Amino acid sequence: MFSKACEYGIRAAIYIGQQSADFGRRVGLKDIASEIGSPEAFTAKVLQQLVRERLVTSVKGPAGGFELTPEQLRTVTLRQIVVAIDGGAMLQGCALGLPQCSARQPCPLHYQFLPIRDQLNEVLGSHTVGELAGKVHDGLGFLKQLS
Amino acid sequence: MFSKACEYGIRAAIYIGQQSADFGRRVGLKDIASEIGSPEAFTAKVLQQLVRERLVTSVKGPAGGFELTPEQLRTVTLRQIVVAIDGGAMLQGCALGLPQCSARQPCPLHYQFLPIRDQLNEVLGSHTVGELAGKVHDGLGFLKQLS
DNA sequence: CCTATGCCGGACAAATTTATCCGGTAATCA
DNA sequence: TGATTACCGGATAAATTTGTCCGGCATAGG
Repeated sequence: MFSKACEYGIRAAIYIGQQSADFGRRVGLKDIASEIGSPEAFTAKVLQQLVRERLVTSVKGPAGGFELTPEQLRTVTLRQIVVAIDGGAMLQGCALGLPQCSARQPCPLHYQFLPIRDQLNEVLGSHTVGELAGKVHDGLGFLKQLS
Repeated sequence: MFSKACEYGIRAAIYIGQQSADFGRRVGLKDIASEIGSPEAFTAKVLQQLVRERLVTSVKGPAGGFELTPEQLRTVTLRQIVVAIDGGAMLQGCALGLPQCSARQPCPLHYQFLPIRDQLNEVLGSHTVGELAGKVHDGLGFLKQLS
């Protein structure tokens, strides 16, 4: 469905969001990677992408780390994260990979996939990172297995 | 969404199906690759997988090639093709890649993605290759751009 | 039986994705 | 100012996916 990079990016963003919202504290890379079960250096690359797109905030130096501002918690959607990392192909392109697929010249699956794609866009676009962080806070969502 | 291999596999299967259903004729690799716009040798690998799974039939020698039997046209679903090539991860696994994701321990997106995954399974499982080949025959679906 | 056709199968190569390493730089604090 | 912390960025490597090549094998037709 999503690339590994994107999976890590989403999980990291939600974890950062949860820590920002619940404790107002920044989290370091080591902490993030250990909490979401991802390779540290690779996660750093992914987070850099999100920082460049202003979807996550980073602060260098002692007591630094990653955080989500209140505005980011409120406005950044999952869709923005997915697009920043994986691009829009999965959210727009043809299911069979045809470059010219459209209503005028649809692939045999075109109309069958329209509602699926719509729903995917709806789900990704209508949930903010802050909202999902809330689920984790409430124990309604997990980012790694219970030990 | 799907891997390249899977895209080629689906397109090839539909094309083979259309030729089998409409003209009762086998099609060679060269023909298939040219008609669906895919690399020939790579398409061969993908088709071999489908033949091994008995989703497509192949015949060697002169006048040989690939075909879909009437039974295959009637019973082989898109879902079987996708599973044969890409495996079931996209149709079953967690959207965030968590190995332990389940109702007991859901990821923050678990319930949001359930309907999407259900619909995907529904669409893939309820359309046979023969049905989609019919669309192509009726001019309601295309496998490559008009020139 | 011989030959041509066309799929099968393994080895190989290129491209992309995933993952690691390390020096640089910014920020904090003494 | 010096030292420590922690993200940044480029280079590199491993793994997977995508793509190619070629000899082998089965089949049809003469």
